[in-house]
Amino acid sequence: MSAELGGEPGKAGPAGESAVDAVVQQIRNLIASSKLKVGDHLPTERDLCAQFNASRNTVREAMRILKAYGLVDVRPKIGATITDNRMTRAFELFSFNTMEISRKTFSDVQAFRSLIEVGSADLFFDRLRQEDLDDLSEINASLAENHDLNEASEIDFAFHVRLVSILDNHAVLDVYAVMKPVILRIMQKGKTRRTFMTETFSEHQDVVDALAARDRLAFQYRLRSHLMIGFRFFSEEMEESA
Amino acid sequence: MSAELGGEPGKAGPAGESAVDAVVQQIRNLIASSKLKVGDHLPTERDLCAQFNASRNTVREAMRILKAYGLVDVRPKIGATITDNRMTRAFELFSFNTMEISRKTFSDVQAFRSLIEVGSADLFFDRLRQEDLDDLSEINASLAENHDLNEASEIDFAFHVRLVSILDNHAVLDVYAVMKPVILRIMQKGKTRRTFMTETFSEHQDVVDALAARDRLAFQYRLRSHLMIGFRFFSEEMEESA
DNA sequence: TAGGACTTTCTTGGTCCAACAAATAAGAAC
DNA sequence: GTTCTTATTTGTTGGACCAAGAAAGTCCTA
Repeated sequence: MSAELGGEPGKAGPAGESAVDAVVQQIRNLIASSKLKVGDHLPTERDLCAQFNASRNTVREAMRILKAYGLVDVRPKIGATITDNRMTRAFELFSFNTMEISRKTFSDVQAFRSLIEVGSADLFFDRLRQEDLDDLSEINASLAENHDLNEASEIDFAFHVRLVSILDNHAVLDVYAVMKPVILRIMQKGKTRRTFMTETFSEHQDVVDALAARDRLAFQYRLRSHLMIGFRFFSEEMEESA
Repeated sequence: MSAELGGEPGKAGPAGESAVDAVVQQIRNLIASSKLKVGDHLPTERDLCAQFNASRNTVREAMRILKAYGLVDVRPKIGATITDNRMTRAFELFSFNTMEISRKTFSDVQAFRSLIEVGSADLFFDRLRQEDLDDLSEINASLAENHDLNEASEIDFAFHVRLVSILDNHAVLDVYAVMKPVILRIMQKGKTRRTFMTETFSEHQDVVDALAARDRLAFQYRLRSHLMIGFRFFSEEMEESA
């Protein structure tokens, strides 16, 4: 039953594919061919070992990949069950905030926010109420006070969340929640405490004024400018090769 | 979910964090504190074992997670290098088309599309040009011809891509490209060739007509209905298995 | 006897260890 | 400069043990 030590791999798949990748593929096939649905159970790790003739560590690494992709949910003693959290995972990719914000990430995220915030202008004016304006002004007023960078960016973020909350769309708020870490980093880039207290505060106030005046063009122009103003802090970076 | 990814999930998860999650977090901290950039090398697996007091398997499983998220690229003998392939990984996420589309994925994806397509109505009318209408009509006309399911869904998808292309936002087009495999599956769910030729064609035509008439309310209502009409094909799913 | 509470056993994922294979960068030998 | 050797590092394997929880068995009481 055990693999032949030092022997020919034999049934190994196409050259160049790792054993872990092969197991991932085989589990995918298993899911597809067995027509497993969300909530169904996968065989135990040890069963999969026997079924795919792989060691348990290999199966476990494959399972980690599937788990990272949001396709299975594995709990001790319970085993692996099929799930489908791909959409959540996709957004979480942008919440992974270990390294310096890259120019590309800045561009992607801000373009997306621009789509939401600037692109929904007409919805804003449809739903806008006085209390929205009051809240925005109050939050922004706090920005003018003396905070450290982290606090200031949190307030900046809260301002934008309050803004999009006018849209009353939970999906949007969810997206903002998962992207919060990246957005915070973007907000801090190139700024000081004073920048928040002066420039950012002023830009926000201009946006609120445009909202209050129901001046859609001004609202869109000012908000778009506000979102893109940090672009100057990101220098071109070389394309690394694999 | 994603105990290893969420920075501060805030959820009442089990107090005990797994060793693998801990190592993932420590590697993240290492990247952040060392200010590692794309292309830089991580310490070897064995170094990380010593550094974090973890076994090699634990470190390897942690590395698999980081690799799955497109944050590191590890090659034999070379070691792990920092990368940023999050977009690519997102694409692979949605290429995992092994299982039946779940109700949750349908709901997530269509709600998101609704946000983009319905929520940007006012931008559509701002930018709309005659050639946009002509292209949309032409694409939709093709849908009325006799195609197989795959071809029909491709045309359906092309229609919506052409629609959002009016927004002239590359980020949105990128998102649609990434989600294409899932969107195609959603479009095919519960449909036949004839459904595409009749119902889908008709719904599209109604949307185009509303665009041409610059009737924003009709545009939003019809488009939203069109996106959500497939919902009836997804039944509630239960949690446990047989 | 029936039924519930307690105990034991077994299953299963989580972690660790030790070894070897394979790939390849780096140095040695020519 | 080319080729060979060596050393290092990831890839894979099999085995071991633990902790948590489910399942099964046991025992006590009404």
